Amino acid sequence: MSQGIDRDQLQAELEGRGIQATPQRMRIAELLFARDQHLTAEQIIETLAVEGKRVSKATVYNTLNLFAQKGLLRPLQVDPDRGLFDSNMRPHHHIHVEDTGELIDVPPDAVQFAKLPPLPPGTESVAVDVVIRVRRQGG
Amino acid sequence: MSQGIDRDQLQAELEGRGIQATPQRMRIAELLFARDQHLTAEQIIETLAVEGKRVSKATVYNTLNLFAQKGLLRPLQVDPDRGLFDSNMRPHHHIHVEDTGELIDVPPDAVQFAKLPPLPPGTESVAVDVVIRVRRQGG
DNA sequence: TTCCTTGCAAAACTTTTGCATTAAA
DNA sequence: TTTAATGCAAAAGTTTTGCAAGGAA
Repeated sequence: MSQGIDRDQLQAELEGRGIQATPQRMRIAELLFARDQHLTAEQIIETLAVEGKRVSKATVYNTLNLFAQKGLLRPLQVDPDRGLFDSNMRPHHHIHVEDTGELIDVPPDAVQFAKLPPLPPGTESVAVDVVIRVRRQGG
Repeated sequence: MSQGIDRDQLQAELEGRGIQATPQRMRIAELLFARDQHLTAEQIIETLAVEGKRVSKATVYNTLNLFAQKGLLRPLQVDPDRGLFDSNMRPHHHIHVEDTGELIDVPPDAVQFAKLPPLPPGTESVAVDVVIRVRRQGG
């Protein structure tokens, strides 16, 4: 009943990107990359605390920012109150259920474009993010 | 050289939505709806202050939230540090220039879908928001 | 008079920073 | 031994709230 994560592979992944695989960073990475998910910094701090793996707030934020900068995580701005980090770096989209705040992943091939606008001169596309905002019917 | 806004029409718009058209709210509305734009609360406070129309921080936030709730404004989460309010309620999309933070409007017909995913059962679509993230070439 | 709005200051939150301590290369 | 990471507390920044005073219905 392990979390289904290969520790050695994870460590190699971090080090391959020039990230020192400290115990704290490994704990955070194991939690994040157990599956595709969207987590807040606070959720990570609390989950680790419950598991008895205390990591300081500063280190969690430092680590999340570091992971994002190194291309392991994608910061999301959906919740107006706090930032989310998406552990799924493959291209994909989202459905946002406004009533509950729930954020559902949409596989990339479920959205196809017939037309996209020209980009501003001198710029190149990084990604096209689609958020389908929904609410409960008759809400 | 007026801002091209019809004060009476604006007042009618507010009152039609059950919003009391106080002087402060009118000042904020005139600024916001002069044209399609994305503004932060701080920008509004500062712009009004420069024009000699002081409105307290609390009132600006109250008013923006009220306008958003009444369907006059759309809150945007693009900048990780602060919220934006979009004075253009017509459906449209955005290009986000990551280097500069600039947010460019894209007319709705410039984006067309060949395919969209099924919605979760019991939900209805509110909007489909597309953000095209770009960066300066070779940045 | 009664309800709603405003303004100020303080509070609540999230995220960042300074700095001493500890661990890793 | 030199550099990098951690933890704590404090700071910084945005948004909200409590409450007294003022204005509108």
